[in-house]
Amino acid sequence: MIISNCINQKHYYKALEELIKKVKNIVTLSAEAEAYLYSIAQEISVSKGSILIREGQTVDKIYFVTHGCLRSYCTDKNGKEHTLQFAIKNWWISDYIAIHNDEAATLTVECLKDSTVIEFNAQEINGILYQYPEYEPFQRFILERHVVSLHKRILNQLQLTATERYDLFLVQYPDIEQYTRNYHIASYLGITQESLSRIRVDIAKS
Amino acid sequence: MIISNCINQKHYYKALEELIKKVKNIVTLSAEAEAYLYSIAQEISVSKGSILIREGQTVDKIYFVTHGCLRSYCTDKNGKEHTLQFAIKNWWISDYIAIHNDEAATLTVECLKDSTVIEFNAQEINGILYQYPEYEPFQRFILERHVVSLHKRILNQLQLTATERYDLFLVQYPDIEQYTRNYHIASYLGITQESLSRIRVDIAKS
DNA sequence: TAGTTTTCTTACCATAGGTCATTTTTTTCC
DNA sequence: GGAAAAAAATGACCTATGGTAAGAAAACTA
Repeated sequence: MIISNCINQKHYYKALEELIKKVKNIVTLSAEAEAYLYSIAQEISVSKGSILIREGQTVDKIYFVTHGCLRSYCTDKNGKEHTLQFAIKNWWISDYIAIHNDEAATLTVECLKDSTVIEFNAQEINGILYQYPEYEPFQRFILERHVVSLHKRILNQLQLTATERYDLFLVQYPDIEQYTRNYHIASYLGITQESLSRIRVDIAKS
Repeated sequence: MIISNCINQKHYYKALEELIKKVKNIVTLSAEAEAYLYSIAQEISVSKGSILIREGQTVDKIYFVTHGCLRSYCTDKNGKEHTLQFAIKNWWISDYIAIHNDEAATLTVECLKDSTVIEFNAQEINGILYQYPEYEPFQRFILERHVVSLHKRILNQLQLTATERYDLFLVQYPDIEQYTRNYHIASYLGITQESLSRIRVDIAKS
């Protein structure tokens, strides 16, 4: 494993090192497995507005956000966007529907502010799972956590009003409003940006 | 492994055998791992109306439905129920939020028609993953599929009208209306039973 | 099978949130 | 720094869905 002196590379090394530390909190990693992880990971600086995954195209990348903020969304038949996920530091993001079903992307993954992500190839992630099964429990942990957060999101959507969902959103993503447009948040909450604007007025009043 | 002559047990053996066949479609299972699976699985006949997991109580069971229909739901502060999941043949159901976070159940799992399920203890499932890591890819497959179905559900909730969601529901669960009350379906779709009733009238008209 | 309970339907009115058009504010970028 | 573009706020009006209540139908259960 060669660590160059280039600043970008150093940064990469550090971000990935942190991720590997997280992996090691969950599983015991052999030196080979760790080296493999280093070999397949690639740090990327992504500037605001970049599209990492585009609807309709082939997907084979999974991103781990080390800094910044991305979001995934789909576009409906009327051209309206619906945000599935915001990914901030330490979150994974991709189009899992497309990857799991081996289909073209139905989601777009967009960068909301200049960010740094670690890019993995989905097949290479499968490769580590295949070659170094000791990695499996980490992947399982990530997936379980993801399922739990999706369950909570669905339950919130079913039982809370738009205002309650927004309040909760602010708690869950305290700093995100700096990076997002109102319509990003509205489309995550399942309301229009006009409604969100009115909700904010009501909150300010009280 | 002893197979008794008791009808119930025979039935159990067959249902579990089918599940193990599914496992083997994904992973190669050693004889020991298979035996362990047999040893921790327990077939249960559940009659309509039974509660398998109750809100507020400790959860350590995960159920695989081999026949029948269950649902999981939470109850909000106004006493209104919100259905998180219907589980029909070949689906897993539990309170994953509680299990993952090691908390008391926030969900109730209820049996909607006389059913047969294979009951697993969450710790014993962890046991098989720990002792027989060859089982991991199966668990991962289940989790990935679950994530994908939750992503789709959220996107549907964000972009479809109540009528469209109901139409889709009928496609996804074609026979379920035999087992469920209208308010079960309504609370899954995020509408009131009265609204669902009106939607059905509209559909019948057209 | 009759009686009881639960569920479903329907009519009426209420309301959260949507739509559209316009103005104001903020951001972008030369 | 200032013009142009994008986003946010606002207001008037609209619609999908909710709430309530009562009667009809269906499902239990004794």
